[in-house]
Amino acid sequence: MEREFEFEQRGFIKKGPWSSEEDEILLKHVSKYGPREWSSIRSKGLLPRTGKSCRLRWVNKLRPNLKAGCKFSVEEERVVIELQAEFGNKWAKIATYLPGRTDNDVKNFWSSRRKRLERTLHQRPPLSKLQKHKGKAPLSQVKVEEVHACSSNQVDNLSCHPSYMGNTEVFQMVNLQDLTKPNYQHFEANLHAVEVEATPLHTVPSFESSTEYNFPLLPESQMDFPLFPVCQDLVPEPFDPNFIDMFEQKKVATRLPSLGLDGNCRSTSSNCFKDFPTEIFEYFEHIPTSPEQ
DNA sequence: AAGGCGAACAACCGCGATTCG
DNA sequence: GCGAATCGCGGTTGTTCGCCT
Repeated sequence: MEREFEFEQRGFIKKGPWSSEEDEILLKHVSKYGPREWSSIRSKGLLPRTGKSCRLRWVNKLRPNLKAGCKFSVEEERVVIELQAEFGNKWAKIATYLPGRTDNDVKNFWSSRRKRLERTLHQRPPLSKLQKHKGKAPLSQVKVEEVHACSSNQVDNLSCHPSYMGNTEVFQMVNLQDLTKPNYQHFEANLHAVEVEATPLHTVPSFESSTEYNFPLLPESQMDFPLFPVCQDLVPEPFDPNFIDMFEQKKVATRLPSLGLDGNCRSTSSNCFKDFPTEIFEYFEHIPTSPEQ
C-alpha cells in the first residue's frame, strides 16, 4: 500500500494488462462503494490506474453475469446485425439487448466480422470484367439477371469475384458502396452469384470499342484473372510510377464496353477503369479512336 | 519446431456529455 | 452561468492465441 501511495505521489499511472491482485482491489472497492467514484480509486492510492481504466476494467471484465470467453451465438449475431442496421454504431445501446455482452464485445465482434468480409472482397477484380461479360454477344451465354436487378448506382459500384465450377465461372457480386456503410446486413443481402461462360485466359473478346490504350500486361505468373488482374491491389499507394517497370509493356487493344442496364453499349471507358488510380493513365499510350467509331 | 498470419480479445485514447461546486 | 472534474462512448491499437505451412 505504501508503494501505491508512492506511485500516486509521483503521478505514476500504470497501463497494460491487469493483474489478479489489481482486480481484487477493484472488486473490493466496488463492493464497498458501488460501481462509481472511479477516480477516487487512484486518489486514495488503492491502484496506480486512472478512473477511466478502472471503470473500463469493471464494465468489461469484472461486472457480474458477463459471458466471458464465450463466442457470439447465431442468435446473438442475428441480433447485432439487426440492431446495427437500426441504430448504427451505437454499441452501448446494442449491448443492452444482449445480456452478458459489453459494448466492447459487440464492437469487437462487429469489427472482426467487417474485416473478414472486407478481406473476402478485397481480391475481387474490377467491374470491367463483369461488364465485358455483360456486353459479350450473344447475351444468352451470360446470365446477368442479378445485374439487371440492381439500380444504376449499384451497378456503378459493383465488383465481382470469380471462381470456377467445372467449366463455369461463377461471380459473386457485391455493391462496393455498401462496404463503406456500417450496415453489413444490407451488404450481405446484395451478394449475388452470377454464372457466366468461362473465358479462356488471355483472349480479348471483341466489343464495341470505346477507347484503346497500350495496356500493360502483368507477368503471367501474377495473372490470377483473365485480362484484368486486381490492379488496385497491385498499384502502390501513394502512386509510384516505377512500379510500371514490373510490367511487360505490350500493346493490347482493350475494347472496353460500358453498358447500360439494358445491355446496350454506352461508350465511355471511364467506368471500366474506375478501379485504377487516375495517374496510371499518364503512363499509357493513348490510341485515338478512329473517326468511324 | 518455428515462423507467419489472421481472429479474437483487451486496453488505451480522444472527445463529447454530464455533473458538481 | 461557468469551468473543472468525471463519466461514457466509439475508434483505434496492442496483445495473445490458435492454426497453417
